[in-house]
Amino acid sequence: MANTVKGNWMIEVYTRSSDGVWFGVACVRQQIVASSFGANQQRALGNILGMLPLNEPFQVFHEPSGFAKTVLASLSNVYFGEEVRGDFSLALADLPVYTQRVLKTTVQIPLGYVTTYGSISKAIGGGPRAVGNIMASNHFAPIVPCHRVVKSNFTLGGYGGGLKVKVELLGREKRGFLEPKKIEINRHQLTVFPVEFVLKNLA
DNA sequence: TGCAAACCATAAC
DNA sequence: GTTATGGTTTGCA
Repeated sequence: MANTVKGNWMIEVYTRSSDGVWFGVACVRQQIVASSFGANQQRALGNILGMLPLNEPFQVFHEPSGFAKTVLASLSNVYFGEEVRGDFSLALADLPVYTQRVLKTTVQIPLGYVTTYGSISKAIGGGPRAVGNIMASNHFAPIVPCHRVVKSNFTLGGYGGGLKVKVELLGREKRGFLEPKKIEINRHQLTVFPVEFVLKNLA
């Protein structure tokens, strides 16, 4: 029960802008319930509120708490193509088990690399479309880097925030890697590919 | 290239 | 329970 969101805990919502982009986070007791970003405060906030579970009380705060401040800073870091500092606990416990597996796998895609819907499904079971569906309803963008998941032919696939944004995010994550590599995901291996594989066939 | 069929966890009825 | 829905993939003309 320690991980569940449901209960008597108020969900706290915070927003903050950084270099012209607004970021938002909803959290409960140092756990992230949802995160998002948008061109203005209204969008960022709207995204967040739309993801909150119905019938759960929440409150929007003007000044970020210490924890929220850290999370918001990290969201901004990811957005602008930098490494995330520290890891945050996501409120996954109430989500379907397979959804949890997909999200936990996705967070492990390293900066500078992408993987495919099919690669993820091969690594953890299930099918590519199911993975795509879960990405489409990712409540933790961009901290769960669903923008690093693309189609098997290295075209973009989709993105909740719009494909333009997906390209921008990936464009900032170029690190000059040349070869695919395999990363260990609890007992299974996930193949990841340099983000350049995607960027080069956009022109 | 383009199209059709197989695929698979979820959400919605 | 059952059906509908994709941010897919693969095979084949």
